[in-house]
Amino acid sequence: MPEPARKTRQREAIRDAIAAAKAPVGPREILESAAGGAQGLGLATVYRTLKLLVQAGEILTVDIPGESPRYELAGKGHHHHFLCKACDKVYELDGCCGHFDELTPKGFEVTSHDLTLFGHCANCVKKTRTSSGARDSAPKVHKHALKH
Amino acid sequence: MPEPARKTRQREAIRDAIAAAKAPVGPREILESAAGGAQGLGLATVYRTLKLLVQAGEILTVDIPGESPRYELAGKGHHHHFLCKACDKVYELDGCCGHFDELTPKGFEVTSHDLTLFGHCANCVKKTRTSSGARDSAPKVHKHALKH
DNA sequence: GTGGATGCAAACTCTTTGCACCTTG
DNA sequence: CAAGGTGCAAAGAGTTTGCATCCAC
Repeated sequence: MPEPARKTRQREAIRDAIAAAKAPVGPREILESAAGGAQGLGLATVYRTLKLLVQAGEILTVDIPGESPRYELAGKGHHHHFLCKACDKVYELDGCCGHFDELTPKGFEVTSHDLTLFGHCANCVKKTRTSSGARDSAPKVHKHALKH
Repeated sequence: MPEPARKTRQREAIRDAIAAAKAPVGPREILESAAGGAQGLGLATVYRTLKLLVQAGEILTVDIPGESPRYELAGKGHHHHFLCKACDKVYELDGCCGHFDELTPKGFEVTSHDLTLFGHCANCVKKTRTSSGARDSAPKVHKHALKH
């Protein structure tokens, strides 16, 4: 049987990078931010470690429609996320309006759910109002997202 | 100025394929299902047309965490989706528990949201209960999803 | 006839995997 | 020193783009 999880420089660095971030981070950012703790760190290792940490329940996948996955520390309690369409930043939201069972067809069993709010964060709302009546600062085109 | 949208065999076929589907469909499925109306149809055309239709507001992107995007006809009214973790099928849910503003920090403006429910559909619940006490029929591993 | 639309293949991004080498316990 | 971990490069899946050809208007 596979004795689980060895403790290595790179794993520490990756976990730390995620813990240090104030918002969910993607593999690329993790690589860069963890480079300090582990020079020569490879992207493949980041992915492998992320998979391990998710399976171990230490981190959670934050999957926002139209974006590639980010990761955050587990154990912060149930919450959801807000994506600012202007600056592309992700914010954590407290709480959850969770009576979804009402929406669920008979015979179905709901085991989990995922909620994301989109809009403009306080910063961007302010900016938009100050700088001329300009609409959305930029059209914001996502590479893979055909999202409207 | 670009006179918008020409009417072609392939566009008809693609729109029809989406309209005919009872659940949101992905580019690959659309290609196959639209092949009847347009032989020789290329995947690139499907993608290009999807982008057009989304921009035109005729279809919507259905982005389910851990899955690649699917598309559905617009104009069905506000609703969300349910993904069965056992059979991987997507179902439409009526309604929406929509008082998200309570969760939103001051100064933020919410313009849209996205909700997905996960669990087991009636069919799969039945199967699980009938065939031995077996848990989830299969561990269900998604290619890209590190999701737990 | 002309500009938009299409097909094909090449290019890109994100993620996973194979393999030889290194490291932890 | 053995099993597991790492780096690099190659392989894959999904999506986009360049370009020559085609076709709707």
